[in-house]
Amino acid sequence: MKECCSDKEAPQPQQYHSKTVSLSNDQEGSSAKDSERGSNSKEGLTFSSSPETARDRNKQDISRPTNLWKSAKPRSFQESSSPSSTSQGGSIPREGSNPSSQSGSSPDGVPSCKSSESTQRRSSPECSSFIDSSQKCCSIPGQSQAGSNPTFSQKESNLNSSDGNFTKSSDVESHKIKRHSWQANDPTFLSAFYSRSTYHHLSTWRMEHKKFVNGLQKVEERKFPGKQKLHVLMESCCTEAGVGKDTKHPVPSGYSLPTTNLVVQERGINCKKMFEEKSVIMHIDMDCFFVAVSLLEYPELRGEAVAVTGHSAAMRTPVKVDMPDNFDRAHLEKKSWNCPTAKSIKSKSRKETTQQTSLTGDVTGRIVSNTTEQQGSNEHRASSRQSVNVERNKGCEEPASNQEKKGNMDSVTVETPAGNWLLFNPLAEIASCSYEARAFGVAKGMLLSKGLELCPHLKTVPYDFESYHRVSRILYETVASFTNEIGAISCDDMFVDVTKTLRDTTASPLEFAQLVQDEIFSKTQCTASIGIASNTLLAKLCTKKAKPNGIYQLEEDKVDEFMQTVPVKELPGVGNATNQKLKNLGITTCSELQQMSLSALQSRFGKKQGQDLFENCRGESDQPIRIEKEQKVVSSTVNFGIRFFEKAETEKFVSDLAEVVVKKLKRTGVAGRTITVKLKIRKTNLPTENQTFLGHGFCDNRCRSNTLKQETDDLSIIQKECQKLLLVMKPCATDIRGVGIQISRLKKVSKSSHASKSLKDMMVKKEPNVTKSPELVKKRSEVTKSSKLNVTKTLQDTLVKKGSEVTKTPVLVKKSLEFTEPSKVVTKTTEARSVPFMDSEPASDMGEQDSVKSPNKYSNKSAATESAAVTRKGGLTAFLKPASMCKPKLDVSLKSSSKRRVLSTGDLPSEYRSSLDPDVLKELPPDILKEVLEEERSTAGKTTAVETLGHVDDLPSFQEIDQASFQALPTEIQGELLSAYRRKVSHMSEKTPEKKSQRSGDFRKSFET
DNA sequence: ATCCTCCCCTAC
DNA sequence: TAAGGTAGGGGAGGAT
Repeated sequence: MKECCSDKEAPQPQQYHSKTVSLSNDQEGSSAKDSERGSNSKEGLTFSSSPETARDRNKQDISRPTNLWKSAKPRSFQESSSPSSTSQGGSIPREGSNPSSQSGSSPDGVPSCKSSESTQRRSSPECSSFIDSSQKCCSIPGQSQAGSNPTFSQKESNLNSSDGNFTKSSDVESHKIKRHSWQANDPTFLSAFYSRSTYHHLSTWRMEHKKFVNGLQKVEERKFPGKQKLHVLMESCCTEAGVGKDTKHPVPSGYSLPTTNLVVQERGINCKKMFEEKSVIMHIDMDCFFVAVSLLEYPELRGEAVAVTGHSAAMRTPVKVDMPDNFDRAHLEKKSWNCPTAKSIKSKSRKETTQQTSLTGDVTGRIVSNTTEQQGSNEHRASSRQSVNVERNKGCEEPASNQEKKGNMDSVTVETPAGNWLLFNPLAEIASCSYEARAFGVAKGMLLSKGLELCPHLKTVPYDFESYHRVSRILYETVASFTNEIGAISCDDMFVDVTKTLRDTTASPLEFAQLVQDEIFSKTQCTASIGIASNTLLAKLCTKKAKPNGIYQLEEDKVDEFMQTVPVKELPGVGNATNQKLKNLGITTCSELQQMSLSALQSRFGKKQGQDLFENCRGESDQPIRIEKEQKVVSSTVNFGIRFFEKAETEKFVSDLAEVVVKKLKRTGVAGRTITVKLKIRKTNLPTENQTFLGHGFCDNRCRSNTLKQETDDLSIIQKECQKLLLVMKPCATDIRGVGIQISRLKKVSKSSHASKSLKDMMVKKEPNVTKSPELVKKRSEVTKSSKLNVTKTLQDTLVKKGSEVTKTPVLVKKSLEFTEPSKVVTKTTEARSVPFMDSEPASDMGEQDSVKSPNKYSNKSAATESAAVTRKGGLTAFLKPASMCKPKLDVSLKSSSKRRVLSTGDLPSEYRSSLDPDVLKELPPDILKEVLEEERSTAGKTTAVETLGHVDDLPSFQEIDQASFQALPTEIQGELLSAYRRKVSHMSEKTPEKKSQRSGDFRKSFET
């Protein structure tokens, strides 16, 4: 989100004139646009329709582009850590997550871990008192624990007064912490916090886009309508006038000229020559993304200085102001605010449009003199201005204490030609602002009061997360219609390797960029800027030059010159700290940085960063566009609103936060080994309350981690570990200002919680009555128990093949769940070597799909999933004799068909027919069928035979294998099986050395025959 | 030499 | 009443 960045992104000189927005003079800007619009507007496919024309074309009818993505609902944590979910173990410590029980006697309940020992060792001397006290107070007020745990009041009285870990009311007073209506101990805190956290949304979307982009590569025979369009355009351009001749798009010097005038064949040769040696990287970045999208709701504010701020600050301008009636009314009518105070303002403003109330005595902010900035387009508003004074609504008034605290920051009144503006929250932060505002020095991160100081006529609009999400998805889809070669950076920002596309379409980079730009605008009504260069570093730097709404291409031979003036702060990896270090060395530009030797840089900045700085300041970078592989960490952090009074509150919060993390883990389809708890502890010798309301202020960071023997996504285990780590850190509850939980060393659990997965699982044919060794049956039943239930009852009823011997009715499934002890399951999950985590289903979308939401849900699974697990685990049973009983089974057979495309039941290869219930398949709509089959295929492709088999001890003897079936397997699967058998042989040999040679001989003999 | 933990920095 | 999250990467220093 570079649009949020800073004032350094203030309007750039015009780079590509037809696309540059006029910043200071609205009149001129519009007339220029008007003339362009008139001459430029064309129908159909054309290169010369710039975003301006597209925008104007669409200005009259700004409709929301269709959302093409499957799940349009933005993710939030609304459902997380609600009071009702505490039965999961979130809020109220229960057996398993209770610090007192965990530190107790159940050795198999707590996964043993060496680093936990070392962690404890490090801080053991101070630890003991904390542990003792924690054992005394593991419950939250008002919740008495079963068993021997004392009640809260008892615990409080038991506390050693010298134990600073448990803050009593006197401590609270001494720390001057006030209970606030909305802070971490509020039960709705987490959900409310996450639903309003901008950065949380950004991060979530980013991961989503990365996933989307990664998924593109995996789709076979994907269609590229955008690329096709480009191809058609190139052909028509070559025979007709062509972009290069378009006088409305003269290319400034320093830019590569589109080669449109060449005939097709020549273009082909030319492009091939151009791009076979070097790559062409594009960086696409939306302009003022938040503002641009928010303004879709407020088109009348386009061209004005606008800032996006928090909800409560935004659109609050009508209070106590003289303002143009029609102007404000439009806003009031448009937005139905959730905030009751805002609603009352709205109704008041209607009632009291003509009432004069003297308010000057209330106004504590400064009055800014008239500006002439808006006299152009706002004249009509001024002429129709009506005196509007709205009495300050009672509901909006703040408690006296708060007013006192903030002093004259309470409100700010600004006088502009458009009226006197009073804002409620001058401390609100500006998340993003338009270029018109940036021209006045307004920047992202600035307080609204400061923004108003710089730009008195600054308008504010609220966040619109849903729209940001929607538009960013459209953006990615649009670019993905041209190519798969996309590197997702953020919701409004991406790299595209266009080398291949240019080669295929014979388009020039500029032509391509123009079409992409137009497509983006026509679909989102928002403008994008594009930088083109030979690597990601340069492309990104070019985008800065292209902004707003332009294209900037850097030729290879201009790189040196280009880099000379680039400030070091703009280099990737140079943030505040590095910039300051460089500043201390007297270095602010790349040309200065180029004077430093590699060794000097490495000695000061470390090996890697030194090397990067050395290369990057010369415009060199080998950073690929797609750096995302597997996700490495999953975390949740809250550093706002954290104010605890008691240790129990801290523990409860950590439990709740663990729940959020676990939901993320499950949604991501991963489990992790290392659990880290991070705390922000307020710095001593500083005022308890910092200036920022409920912010963390100056803090020390502390973290402790623990690595388990095996990956887990089990809530109770993770909660327990977090509580342990909390004990180790021994924080003073009242000093905590931030809490984070991070899970790392991730491993994929299973494909995903995708619906098709469940469908597939439910459709897998029940295992025929094949011979199983008792050990195998036992192991499988353990696997089954440790896997999680994730099935929809009705679907199960519909899809499970009737008459199958392992099918249970939903009622039976439920009953069996009720009798399983979670603690045992935990033990098995962490200990059983043969249990692949892939067998446990991640919760579908934060777990709300779970049909049984209780600790017991981890203890069993439905007949359908059981069947799937058995089939998967027991894949080898397919090769057991007699062959007549054993149709090839899911895993193995699917591998042999992994390259096929299956679209209908009629086309089903025999492998699918044997593993999926054809009756059910027939009933499915084609799209679902396709999804299921593709899911099946991809899952099969990822499961190795060894995983399928579990531990080598589970292997039946090689003689039992049906050789015909074995020979039918793909070579690589045969290889995996054989290697598993080799391991089995050596494993057995270790157990019984005397039989080693004989067994090995047997195996070889069997194999050779 | 390699791994692990803790911590810091960066980007969006 | 403002909503400072999330993931990735790397270095220092200690343990093995």
